[in-house]
Amino acid sequence: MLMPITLYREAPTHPQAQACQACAVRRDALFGALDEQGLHQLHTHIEAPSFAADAPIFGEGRRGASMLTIRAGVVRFERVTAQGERRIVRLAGRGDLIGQEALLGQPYAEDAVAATEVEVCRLPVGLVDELGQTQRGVTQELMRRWQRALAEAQTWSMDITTGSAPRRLLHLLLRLQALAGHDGLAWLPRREEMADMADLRTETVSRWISRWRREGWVEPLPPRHARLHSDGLRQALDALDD
Amino acid sequence: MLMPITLYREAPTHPQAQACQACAVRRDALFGALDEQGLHQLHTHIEAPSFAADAPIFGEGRRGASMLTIRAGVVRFERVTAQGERRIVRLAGRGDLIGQEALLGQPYAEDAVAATEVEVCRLPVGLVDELGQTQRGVTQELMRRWQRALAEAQTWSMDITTGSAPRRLLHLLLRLQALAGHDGLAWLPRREEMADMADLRTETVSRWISRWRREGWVEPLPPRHARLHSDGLRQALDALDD
DNA sequence: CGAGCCGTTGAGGGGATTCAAGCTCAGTGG
DNA sequence: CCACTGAGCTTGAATCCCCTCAACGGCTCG
Repeated sequence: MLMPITLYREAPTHPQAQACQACAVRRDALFGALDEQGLHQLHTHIEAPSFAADAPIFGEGRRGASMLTIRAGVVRFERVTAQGERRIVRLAGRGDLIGQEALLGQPYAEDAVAATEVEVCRLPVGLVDELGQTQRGVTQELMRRWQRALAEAQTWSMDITTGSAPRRLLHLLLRLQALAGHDGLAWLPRREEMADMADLRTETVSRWISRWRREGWVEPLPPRHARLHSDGLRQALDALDD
Repeated sequence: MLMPITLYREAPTHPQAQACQACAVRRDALFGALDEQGLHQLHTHIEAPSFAADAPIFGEGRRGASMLTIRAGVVRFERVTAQGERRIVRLAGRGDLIGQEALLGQPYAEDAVAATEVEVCRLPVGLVDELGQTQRGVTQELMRRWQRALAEAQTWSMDITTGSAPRRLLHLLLRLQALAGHDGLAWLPRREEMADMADLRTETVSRWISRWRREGWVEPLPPRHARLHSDGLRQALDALDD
């Protein structure tokens, strides 16, 4: 379901430029670096599709012609081991740029799946290439995104996949809190999803989440959301002697 | 100990250009994208320092003025948890580009330490910036490096830090084999180092390595090296039912 | 030769997994 | 309206794998 964002239809001249200018995530997104003049180069139509939870956004090994800026929602990157087990290797949220491999003509390195309902902007490779030629800031910003993704991936392997079960899960919850919207309500994945992130079993995840629920640090608010008390969680993290 | 590579001293004109042109890792390295003309822009002196094993190459949080291409050896990236435990989050080898944060004016995201004896080329940020302006391929190659580092980091967290102990260690050994020079002799880290990579204890690492040594898949050749039989290791990996 | 680091091996304990049962809740159809 | 169903979550009991603690041997180096 590809749906141009509303503003596009109403704009009289340089329609996409105005759409992007009015975009809520513009200053967080790749084109935040574009000035007025740069925005006016945006004659190309930019699709703004949305995805239902658990819908695939792009698949590992496929060669794509666009990268995507996340406007809302959370995307999970997953791979499958030789033994058929799923591993979630990273999450991305609002303002993050995903599928950058496309810019290099490389196939996507892993599956990207909508973890929640997700809205994105699809940026054709040709457009980004072109802008990169004229607008110096775009290239710089692109590299900044890559670096952010790299740092995020390394933090993930340091915080979410190592140490004791409670340590991993507390770090995961704090990460989820950081991904929350401005209402402060965090997305709480299924137990199985969290298990595939932290390399644990669903039962183990359930035991710990239940415990923190009893202690008042996690208040599940179905569907799939929760109010997380970061202070308490951080406190629980400090109390661990790993 | 900063030591210009030998060729630099002997070259009559555009000395650095000729040094780089003759460089053994040139086609694997960042400047592999440079053509003859591009190389001749290299008037700047490029340092080619080397580091002893366990010597710090750059430190987390420090703001650097250069990135580095690895000419020989293995570099480990490490961080320390809030509880004071060391975690090794990635390895880099010959041809890899490290410290790219410097190009963005950002502080280094983690400690880079020479795992073996290491030789690098130090590339000043200003030089890379300048080349990026005129030589289109350099920017492209830079982004390719970033993507490679990202893929590597995610593979690391999927292969080396998750699953059972033997699974993690077998993946680690296969990775070490891939980092080996053309003599096929692999660097074999200390047990404690491997433990900090795979999030295990030194005793656990020792037990498994010893076992594979008895089975003939790992032949330690001190100091800190080994002949690894990839086929046998891969076979052992398939035999696991994780 | 003794000190210290590194690697190895054993014995015992603990935390995550495994297996299993029961629960909640939304959706469906009688 | 309510029984039925199935997916997801929770909890318990037993097992297993890795950790912890400990001792010892090989090696390098002062």
